[in-house]
Amino acid sequence: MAEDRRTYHHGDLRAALLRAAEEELQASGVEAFSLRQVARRAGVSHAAPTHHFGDARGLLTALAAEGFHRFLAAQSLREARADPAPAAQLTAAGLGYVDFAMERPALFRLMFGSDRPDFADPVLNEAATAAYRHLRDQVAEVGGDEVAAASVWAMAHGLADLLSNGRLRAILSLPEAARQDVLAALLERAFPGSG
Amino acid sequence: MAEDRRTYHHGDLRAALLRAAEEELQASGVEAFSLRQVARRAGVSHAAPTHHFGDARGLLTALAAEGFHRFLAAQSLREARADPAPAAQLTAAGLGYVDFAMERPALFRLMFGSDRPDFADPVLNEAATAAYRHLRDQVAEVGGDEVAAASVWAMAHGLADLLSNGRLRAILSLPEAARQDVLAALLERAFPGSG
DNA sequence: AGCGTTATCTTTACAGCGACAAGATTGTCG
DNA sequence: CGACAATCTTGTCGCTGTAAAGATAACGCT
Repeated sequence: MAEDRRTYHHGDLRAALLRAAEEELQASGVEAFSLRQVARRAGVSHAAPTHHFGDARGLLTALAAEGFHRFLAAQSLREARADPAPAAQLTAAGLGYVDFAMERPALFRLMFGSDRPDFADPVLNEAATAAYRHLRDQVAEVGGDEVAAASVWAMAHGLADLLSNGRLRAILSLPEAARQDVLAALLERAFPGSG
Repeated sequence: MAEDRRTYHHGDLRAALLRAAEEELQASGVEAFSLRQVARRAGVSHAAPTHHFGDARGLLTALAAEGFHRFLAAQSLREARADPAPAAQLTAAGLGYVDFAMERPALFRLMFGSDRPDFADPVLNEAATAAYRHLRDQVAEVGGDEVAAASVWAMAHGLADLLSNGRLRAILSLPEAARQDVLAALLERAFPGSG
């Protein structure tokens, strides 16, 4: 972790801090996240992050924004492997939503269950909004309005949040293939026109 | 807040601390929750909570357990006012789930989105399990299995979590009556046999 | 009633935290 | 080459949670 460094100036401390911050987040969770620990991980003094991110909130804000990009990437990955039909694409996106939450539970919680990032920050706001736009556009493709988008979002989010917290044992205990099928079926219940 | 007290012994400090802790939770959120602040609120020294709750985690654990009781109460309140048919009762419980999250967002987050309570604690575990049993029994009444329970839970939880975080503007901007109708309709999408 | 024991609460102390200010070092641009 | 700005370090402050030791009150037993 603690990158060795011979020069007084780091060179690319901003990126190194983001990496260290994600490690720290994964290791300690949002609630025990420590800025000084991040600095230690990056092999730098405790006050070094100030110039790059202002304060701890600034760092967590940047991290959350990056999280939303990866969030969309996780959905894209699923979409690329799925049938191009709009409904199948929407299902894929939902599965990507769940993938992300289970693979990066701490980051997911930072993005959806924390007050520490500054969601009014333009960069973070844009990243979060882009994620919502993606969902809304996909729902529109299958003929749904904003309320339909809320339906799909709620189901995907509920599954993701509960699963990443280790609840929903009935689903977690399923073998991998069966789990995918069940998740897809549950997600599709929330689609417009399946009520 | 700071209860006046003439005696050295408080008399009912445990209950007073729980009250103060909930105020503090509501005011500051889980992430900025401070044990010393709770003690100040209760008009007592910062180390007084130790004997009653051990540490901060102990206090938050007790608070979360109490939260699960109120959580069930919020659902019961809705159920009592609803049609006694099993499906209507399940819908009512879902609406109570959402009511609770919106009325007590910080407590909701403590219960479902925090690592600070000790969920292995017998008291908290029993309270949380009771809430799950209630859901599972209601789902059984309408002919659903454990996977169906996961479906209903995920939808209710997704709506509750997103709404309590101020997302889902499409639903939040609806007038009260319309919002209730939409929420009921969305919840029922997740019921067994409506796919 | 009186005395010892225990429960409850306060005081004091310590390490870790985030934020700030001041100083040290380095890169940049005139 | 020299001044300036950017970057990083050191030191300090008030806050936090936890632990230990002391003060006070309630309880139980004789």
